Parts: sequence; C-alpha cells; structure tokens
Amino acid sequence: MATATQAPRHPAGLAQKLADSGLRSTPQRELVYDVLLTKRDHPTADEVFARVKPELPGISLATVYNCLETLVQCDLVRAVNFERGPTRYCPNLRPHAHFHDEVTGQTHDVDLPETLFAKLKSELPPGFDANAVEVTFRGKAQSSAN
Amino acid sequence: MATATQAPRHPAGLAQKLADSGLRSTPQRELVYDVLLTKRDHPTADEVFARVKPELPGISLATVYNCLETLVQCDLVRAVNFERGPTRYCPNLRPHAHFHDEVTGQTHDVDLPETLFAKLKSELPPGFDANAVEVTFRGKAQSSAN
DNA sequence: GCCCTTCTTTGGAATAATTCTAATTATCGC
DNA sequence: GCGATAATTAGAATTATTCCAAAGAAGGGC
Repeated sequence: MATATQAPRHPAGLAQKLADSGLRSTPQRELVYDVLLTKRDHPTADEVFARVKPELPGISLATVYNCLETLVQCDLVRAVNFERGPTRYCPNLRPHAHFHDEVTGQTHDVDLPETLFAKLKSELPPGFDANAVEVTFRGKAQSSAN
Repeated sequence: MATATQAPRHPAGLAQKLADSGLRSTPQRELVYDVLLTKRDHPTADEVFARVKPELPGISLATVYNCLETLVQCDLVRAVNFERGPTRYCPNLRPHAHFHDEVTGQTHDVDLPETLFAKLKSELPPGFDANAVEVTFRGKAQSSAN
C-alpha cells in the first residue's frame, strides 16, 4: 500500500490538484502520474499499464484508463491523438506541438513560440472562437535522442 | 449498374487519377467520391455509407471503407481525425485547417495562408523534416451556415 | 477507534470503428 | 467470348475503449 518502492516525484502537486477537484490521491493515481513524468515518450494506456504493473501488480487496465482520464481532467496531463492510433499521454503542459516520426513511430514534443499559436487563432475568420489549437507534424526526425 | 440516376460530377478527374495509380473506375468509387463532393460536411464512413446506399442499395460498408481508402491513396480526398472520433473525409485538397465546433460537433474547413504553414514548418528544430502539418482548432462557431 | 457514506478500483462484458478473409462478381485485354 | 486480375461483398475478427455492478479503501463524526 503506502510502502512505495520509490519516493514520489510530485510531492504536493498531484495531491493538491486532485484535492482541488474534490478527488482523492491514491497509489494508483500517483503511480500512473509518476510513470508519465519519468519517461516522457507519450505512452499509450497499454504502455502505461505495462510500466505500472510491476510496481502495483494488482492494478487493472480499467483503472489505468480511469487514472489517465482523471489526470487529464485535473489538467496535469494532456491526451494526444494521432490519426487512428491509440490515445497517448503527455505531462508537458506548456503549449507545444507534436512531431510524429513516420519511421520510428515516436512522438516528439516541439516547442513553438506562443506568438505563433496566437497568430494561428488570429487567422480564424470572424465568428470562430477557438479555445484550443493543435499542431501536429508528420515526417522524419534524424535524432533518436529526445 | 452503369445506369446511374444522376450524371457524375467529376467526369475525367476521378477515372484519370485512378488510372494513374493503376486502379479501375467503378460505380462504387464514383458514387462515394460524388457523395463527398456533393455535401462537404466531413462525413464519417458510416455517413457516406448512408448517403450512398439509396443510389446503390447493394453496396457494403466494407466497400465504402475500401473506396474511401482508395480515394485517399489517390490524393483525391483527405482523411481527417479529431480526437477519438471516427475518421472523417474531406475532398478539399488545398492546404487548410479544421475547426471543430464543440457545440454542434460540426467540422469546418478554415483556409490559412500558405505562408503560415511554411512558418510552422520553419519553426521545427534542426533534424526534424516534416512533410505534413495539421492544424486543428476547437471551440465555438457562431454561424451554422457553411 | 468504529460506523457510515462516498469515492475508487476491479474484472469482465459490451461497444464502436475499422480491418481482415474468403468467396463471388465484374472488368480488361486479347 | 475467355481467362487473368481487380473489386466487391458479408461476416468474422480485432483494437481501443467504455460501461457496469460488486468489492475495497478512506475520511468525518461521534
């Protein structure tokens, strides 16, 4: 139970944000969040499940979906969709774009100047009021490092 | 069979493009394409199926999927994905963005200057080579007209 | 500390969109 | 018209995800 094999990397942040939404901090939620913070390679729910299971063998896939959804609701994590693929999860909260490498299948974060996001919104015709913009690139990346 | 109840709106274009890829023009492919050109509201495969069926009652959903995929391969149609929703299809080939209306669920095309797309690509860090950019807005649109 | 209510988790069934498969049907070149 | 190839069809299979009902924790009042 509370005897995690490693210290949480997000002491107050998670518990606080959850509390703000009237939700409880649980080992499952902490671990799922921890896994996202530790390896930021935009894992799918299945991948998160695989990474979480060794630490908490009793956890179920449904719970992983629940936790991920909860984290998204609390604005701690963003859900990223690419074409028909499974949803991926990203703890990077800064406004950024995604680059999907067609060769390796990897997804990279790409920081774009905020002004560019603003510019995009400003180009919308009158009557369109956007509260979110998503920018996704597709192509080849040289570096495998991230 | 060849006795369509209405004249095709894309005389040579489709047959030509198909031929270019070594594919045949069929009533199913023509009709699916026709349906996309006629009502450009980004229908799903199911919706295309429903629109096509009255004209060609024997058509199967699998064929609609096949035809749509074929049209995408021939660069006559673009597949558009929005979050977890079903794939939608769009015969607008100009570079453009999509605006997803959260209230009505409708998807609108938004023309953006090509320079902006270029600008986006130019902001990629070195080593990233994009061959496609996708821009999607989410929000509310005033006009229901399109 | 115990009970009660509420929130969470769990496993399995259910769903939605899409793809696959094998068999039939249509079409093109000869 | 014949045969090879391509396309369509119906239904089964797959994938990702959600739903559901039951069992399991957790905090507050006493």
